[in-house]
Amino acid sequence: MTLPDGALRAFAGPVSGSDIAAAIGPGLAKAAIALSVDGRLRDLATSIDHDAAVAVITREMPEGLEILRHDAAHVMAEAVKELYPETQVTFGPATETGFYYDFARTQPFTPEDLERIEARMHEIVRRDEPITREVWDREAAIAYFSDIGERYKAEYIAEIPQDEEISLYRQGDFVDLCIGPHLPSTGRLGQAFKLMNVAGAYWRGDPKNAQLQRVYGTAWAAQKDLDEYLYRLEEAERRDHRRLGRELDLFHMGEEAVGSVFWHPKGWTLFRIIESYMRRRLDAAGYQEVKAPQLLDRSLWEASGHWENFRDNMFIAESRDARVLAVKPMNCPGHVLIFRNRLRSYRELPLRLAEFGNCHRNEPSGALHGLMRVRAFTQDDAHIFCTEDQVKSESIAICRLVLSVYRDFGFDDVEIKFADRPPQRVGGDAVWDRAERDLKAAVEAAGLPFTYNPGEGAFYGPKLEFHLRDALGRQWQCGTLQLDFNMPERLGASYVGEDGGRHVPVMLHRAILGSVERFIGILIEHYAGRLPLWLAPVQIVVASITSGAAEYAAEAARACRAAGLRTGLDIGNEKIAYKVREHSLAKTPIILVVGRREQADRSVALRRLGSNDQEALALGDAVARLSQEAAAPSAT
RNA sequence: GCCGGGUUAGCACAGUGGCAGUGCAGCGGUUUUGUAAACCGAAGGUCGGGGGUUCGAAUCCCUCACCCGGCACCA
Repeated sequence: MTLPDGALRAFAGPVSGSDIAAAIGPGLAKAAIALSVDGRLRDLATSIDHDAAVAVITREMPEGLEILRHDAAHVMAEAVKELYPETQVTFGPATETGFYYDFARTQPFTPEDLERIEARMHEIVRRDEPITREVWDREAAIAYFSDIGERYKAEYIAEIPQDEEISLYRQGDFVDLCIGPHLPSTGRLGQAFKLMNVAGAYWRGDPKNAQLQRVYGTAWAAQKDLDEYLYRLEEAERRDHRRLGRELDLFHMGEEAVGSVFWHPKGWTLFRIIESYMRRRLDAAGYQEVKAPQLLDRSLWEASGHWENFRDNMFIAESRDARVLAVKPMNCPGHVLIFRNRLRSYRELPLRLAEFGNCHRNEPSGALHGLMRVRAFTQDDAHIFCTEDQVKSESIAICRLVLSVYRDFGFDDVEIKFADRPPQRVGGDAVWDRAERDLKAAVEAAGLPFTYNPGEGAFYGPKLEFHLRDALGRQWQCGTLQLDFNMPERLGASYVGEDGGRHVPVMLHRAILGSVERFIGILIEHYAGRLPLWLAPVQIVVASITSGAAEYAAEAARACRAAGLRTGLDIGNEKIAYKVREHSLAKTPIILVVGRREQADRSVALRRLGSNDQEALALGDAVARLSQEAAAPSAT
């Protein structure tokens, strides 16, 4: 046997994983839960009768944790079958943080049921039932599961390819079809798991099938990992942008406009700061801003392909003269119309048209989620009309701009995915081949690593997706770059080339923030509401200690405002401790406290959010320093 | 859209068939305060909408809307 460190170990005859672990050391024998044989995961009890590269898997290893979680799903299924024998089991895999199992049962599981199931799971772990693998004859397995009323299992076994083994795992009285591997016994699972919630899920993910009840759980190698995970969940809840949006008085959403945002003064201030930052970056990058109509005639959407491919998501309206119009779900057709409004020369290319486009998409009600998924949003959209030769340099410039913008907002960890042709699309395969080739060449030329996201391209072209990672480690798709050989032609865009002939331009669709609304949601959660100074809607509050200092406080606030700082004034008759608390909870980055002392020597006591210290400095110095600090990044 | 759970004052929540409550915020007053909650007072409700059962409904039933968690969707 070859061990991971390259060491060789010889055994007289066939050995099991337990034998190998025991041969290496008693500590490992105890920690072992499974085995990797020539790169494939096996049960510890598997007998190996040939030379192989083996590695002992422990519960702390990623592979081990996955096995443990998969076992938690089986233990849950066993508990459910014991408590509710009429329930049918279906699938129960491990997830990123735990596991789930889909059950078929007429009666819904209640939170109380979940408590009972969890208690029974702990009991099954204490029973420490051996988990054993059995290979069954296909027909016998189908007959067995049919007999005990497990129709989903029987259906599934019948579809397993003929050349594959039908392996079953037995623990106590519970037998489940499973590829494995599994722990040697239920006791090895440990008690660091918890059932989280129950939700509906379609059998095999298809809405046409029956809806099952999916019970989610989380499981970890050790109790402290579970505690940490539960703490992370609480932290995510504290950072929830819907909650912070209300607490910080940024926006609200209501029944009167489901899926749309009512921006309050502070939230809209943030929106405008972001917008003007982007305008500055776009101006510097050679874009020209435009504004296209909200409502556009049906014939345009038919020509663009939206009517055929995107109709379900579009809001339709009618004019008095009975023309059918659609509220724009995308900005591209409008920009093409601006492009082709007059004859264009190759000398104008690349022509970069940008718009903060207000788009409406009729999302299914169940998809809506705060600012993250709305029906009305603002895209920081742009379309670049260029020649095929210019695709590469334009794409590189876009990638650089995207990454630079993300850095300015505090996101350094960005992943790029390449999404190729989707099943439903316009344009022939030859065109798609060319588009995919060019886009890939461009991202490669930009020197950026990427992974694949097959079948996820736009209906008119392949795309690059920019996914950024926030402070909690969650990924969000924001930016996108799409290469489109189809729409310019469909909408009749052309330019006069060097040769005097007409040519169809290539179009690059790109967004950086994606939806400004959603990006704000991500920012709020990333910073837990404590926005950096340049983004904070209220940057400073000047708070007086006594009414005697109110005059001077007002003067200090005026000085800040004159320097362009967004400044509030609090001369109420509360104690200073109360004011500090109020403005700290409101996540104001800077509090300038002024009392008699400060008034006397024209100074301020500067207190930063998150710090308990104050710094005394002259009013003029404070204003100078803060206005420098508050400057937006990349303001060259 | 589907499954499940919710909706009580601006916010957080209690109230399971018999007089709608608590805390915070807001409002009025007192207090003039030195870095994360001073004190007193008065007010605030179509218990999500509609329908039903009942002598009586926030409470039980039906229905619609919206919200939450997933699923599906995210072009």
